[in-house]
Amino acid sequence: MAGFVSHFTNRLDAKGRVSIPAPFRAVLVRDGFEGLYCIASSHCAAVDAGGNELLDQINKSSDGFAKLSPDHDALAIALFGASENLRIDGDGRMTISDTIREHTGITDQVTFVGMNYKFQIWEPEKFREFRAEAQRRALAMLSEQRSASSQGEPA
Amino acid sequence: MAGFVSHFTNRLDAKGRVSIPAPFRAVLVRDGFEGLYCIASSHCAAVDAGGNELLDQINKSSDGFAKLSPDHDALAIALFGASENLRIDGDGRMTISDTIREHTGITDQVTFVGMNYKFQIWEPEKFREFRAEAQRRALAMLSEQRSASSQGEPA
DNA sequence: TCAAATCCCATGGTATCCCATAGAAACCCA
DNA sequence: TGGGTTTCTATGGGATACCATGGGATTTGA
Repeated sequence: MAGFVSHFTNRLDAKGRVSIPAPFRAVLVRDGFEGLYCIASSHCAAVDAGGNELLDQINKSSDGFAKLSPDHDALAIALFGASENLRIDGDGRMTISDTIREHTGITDQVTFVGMNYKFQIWEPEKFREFRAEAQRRALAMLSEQRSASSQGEPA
Repeated sequence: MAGFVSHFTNRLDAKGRVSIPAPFRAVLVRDGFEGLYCIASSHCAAVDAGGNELLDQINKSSDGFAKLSPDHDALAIALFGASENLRIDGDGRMTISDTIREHTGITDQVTFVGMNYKFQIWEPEKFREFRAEAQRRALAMLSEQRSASSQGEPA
C-alpha cells in the first residue's frame, strides 16, 4: 500500500488555513479516517499527522499498560492530551492551531514531509536544517556499516 | 474509532457552570451515555469523566475480586462512593460540584484533557505541572518498551 | 418561602462552508 | 509532435453556522 511520499511547501492564508498536498489527501481518503489526526513529535519540532494507521500505532504503544493505572494515565496524557483531531474542509485545507504553531514555530509557510504511514508538518527553514543533519547522520551510519560488515568495497 | 483527544481550558461562570468542549460532547453522544460519569482519580488531583466506555473499564478493574467478597464490597464502596453522575444542560455545560472542587482545587478555570476512552478534569496550573512529569515518564516508558522488543525479550 | 438548580435566550468571536480565480498540469486530437 | 482545451490544485474572500459565555426567568426541593 503506497503511503505518504515526497514533500511540499504551501502557504498559510490570513485565516491560518493551508492546503494539504493533494497526493496526501488521496492517501487519507484511502485510509478512511475522518479528518486528520495530529500529535506533536516528542523529539523534534514537528507534528506527526495521519489517519487510522497513525492512530493504530499510537494505540499500540499504550495497550501494554492496564487502563486506570498511574502508568497508563501518564502515557495517555502525554499521547492523547498532546493530540488533536483536526478537520479537513471541502477544499482540502486544515487550520494550523495555536498548539501546532507553538511546537513547530510555523508562521506563514508549512512544509509537509511524507513518511509512508504518516507525514510530518514543519516550519520550512527548520525542516531544511533537520534534513541536512539527518543526511549527515545517515551517511555516517552507512559508512560505519560498510566498514564493519565487509572490509571490502561496497557494491 | 477516535475517542477523547486534545485538551481545552474553559472558564467557570458565576453559577459554577462550565462548557464541556464540543469535540468531547460529540464523543459522548456517540458513546450513548446519558449525562457524564465522574469519579475522582485515586492517584492524582484530577477527576476522571466519560460515558459507558469509562464505566466498562471501572467494572473490569473490579472483576478480579469475587462478588459478595469483602474485597469486592470495599472496592465497590470506594469506587461508587467517589462517583457522581452529572447531567449536561441544553447548552452542553456541566456544574462543578463541591466534591470535584475539593479534589481538584478548581476555582475559576477548568482544563479538560482527552485520554481516548475517558477525559480528565484539572485545575489548569496543576495540569501543567502534572503533564511535564507525565511526558518525562512517557518517554522513559516508551524507550524501555522499544529496547525490550528490539532485544527480543519474552513478552 | 427562600435558595439552588434548571431552562431559555442573547451575543461576540471564531471556525466552517461555499464560491471565485489564476496558474499549472494533464489530456486530446489532429 | 504540437497546439489548444480541459481538469485539477492552491489560494483568496464573503457569508453562515457554531461555540463558549453571560444573564434573566422559571421550576424544584428543602
